[in-house]
Amino acid sequence: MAKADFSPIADTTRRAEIVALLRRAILTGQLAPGQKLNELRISEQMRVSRAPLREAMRELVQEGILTSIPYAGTFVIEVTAKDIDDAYSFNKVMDELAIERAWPLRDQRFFDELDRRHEAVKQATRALDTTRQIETALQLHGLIYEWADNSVLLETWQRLTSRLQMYFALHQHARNEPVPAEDVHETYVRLLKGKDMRAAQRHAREHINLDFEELLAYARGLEQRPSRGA
Amino acid sequence: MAKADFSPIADTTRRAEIVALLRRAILTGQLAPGQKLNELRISEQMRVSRAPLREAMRELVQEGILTSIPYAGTFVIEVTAKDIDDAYSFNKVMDELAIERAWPLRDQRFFDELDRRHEAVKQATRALDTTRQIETALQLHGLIYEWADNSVLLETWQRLTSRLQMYFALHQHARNEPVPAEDVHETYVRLLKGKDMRAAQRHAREHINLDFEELLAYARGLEQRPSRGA
DNA sequence: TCTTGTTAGATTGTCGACAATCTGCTTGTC
DNA sequence: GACAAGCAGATTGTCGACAATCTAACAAGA
Repeated sequence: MAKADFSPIADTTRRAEIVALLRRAILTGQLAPGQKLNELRISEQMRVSRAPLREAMRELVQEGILTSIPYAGTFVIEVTAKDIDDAYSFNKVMDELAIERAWPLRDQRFFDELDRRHEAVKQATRALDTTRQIETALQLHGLIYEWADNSVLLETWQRLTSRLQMYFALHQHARNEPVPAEDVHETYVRLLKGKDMRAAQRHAREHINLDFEELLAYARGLEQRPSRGA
Repeated sequence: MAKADFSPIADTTRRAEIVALLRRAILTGQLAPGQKLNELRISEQMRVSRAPLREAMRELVQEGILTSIPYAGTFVIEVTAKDIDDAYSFNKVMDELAIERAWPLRDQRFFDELDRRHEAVKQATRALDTTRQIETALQLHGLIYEWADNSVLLETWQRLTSRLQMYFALHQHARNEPVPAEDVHETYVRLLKGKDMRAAQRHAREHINLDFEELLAYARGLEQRPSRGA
């Protein structure tokens, strides 16, 4: 018998599609932090009733990128410098754990997938697609979590990813600068292929460090002159 | 002007109450792992329409104690030995981080709260209320997370807590043994009050270790003869 | 006997309408 | 002019009914 190996059927509920649409809108900055989500307006735009929309919003609230106040509304989360700092220090520890756990499990499939994702980042960079660049970079980074063989660790990373993507997108959006041409992930990939685990951990920490420092500086600047959301 | 210091108004939506009810039912084992939640039946029992019930379920799905399959139903998550093991090793690392961050922030209020929660555990133990004992023990343990001053860390702990409570409740429920009389938290509290951070971290790890080992043994036993959920 | 097609029942997903609540403005009073 | 009460509009929360989908039982054919 031939091995079929089908992938799961796509979620065919409106709710799932709404979740995807909303998440994308938030993570790309189409919906600004603090902005209120008007249920009636959105449901009309999407040609959907409020029921599945509200369920979708409830999911995103639990996912941590929306916040809800009864009888007042649902809003995109505000981003403070402390939020970013908290995510940063938490991520550092998680990364060490993920690398430690994934390390002995690295195999050819791991290296292939690593190259594939690295290539995706480079492609997005060449295409000057900043949104996709952030997305692919996070996916590259997420590989060690997928390989660490720990469901809780992976789940936590995925939750954090949403917010990280939002933070970086905000940053990019604000600076509106062209994407750096040099490949900042070259060393990271090389170390993950190497034999020195501690070195990989150290680099992951320091590499993250740089990205976050910029983010933090940006966020701190924002808090001097707080702007109203939409 | 007198300092008011009011606590937040209770959530007055049905949805919030349904979430609380369902969560409690799951965490105390009233709803067994794998069991399906029939929307019509539950909504009739609670005298509520399906809309807020479904929204509540969506939240609990994101919280990780329910799982949903489109057009098939929503189920209480199954508990495998690996799930417990994953939670365990993740918790170890998180604990070290929490203690490290909370350590320099300990003050009189911290110590008071520590004693208060410790007292709550002892009281539940005396009352032979196993459910409450698990709950209070987790709250005692959660203090370091609340004090660590990191929103992401705290949030992650709270998410994990739900599942931990479920695991331990299942265990207790299965053994149906009287609660241990000796106070296993005495040392933990004493070390958190002391001056040796590494010792506190070490104890936290080893103390957790014992509880988890039992849990794991139980879960592994379960997997030899898997039982259908209701 | 095994497989395939059909059908009835139950359950989930979605919709449109109504009720409860909030917000801002107007009005009246001092 | 300041302030409280009350009203109108908009928005969220909830409800009951309908549509889409799944499951299991049954029948028909090879």
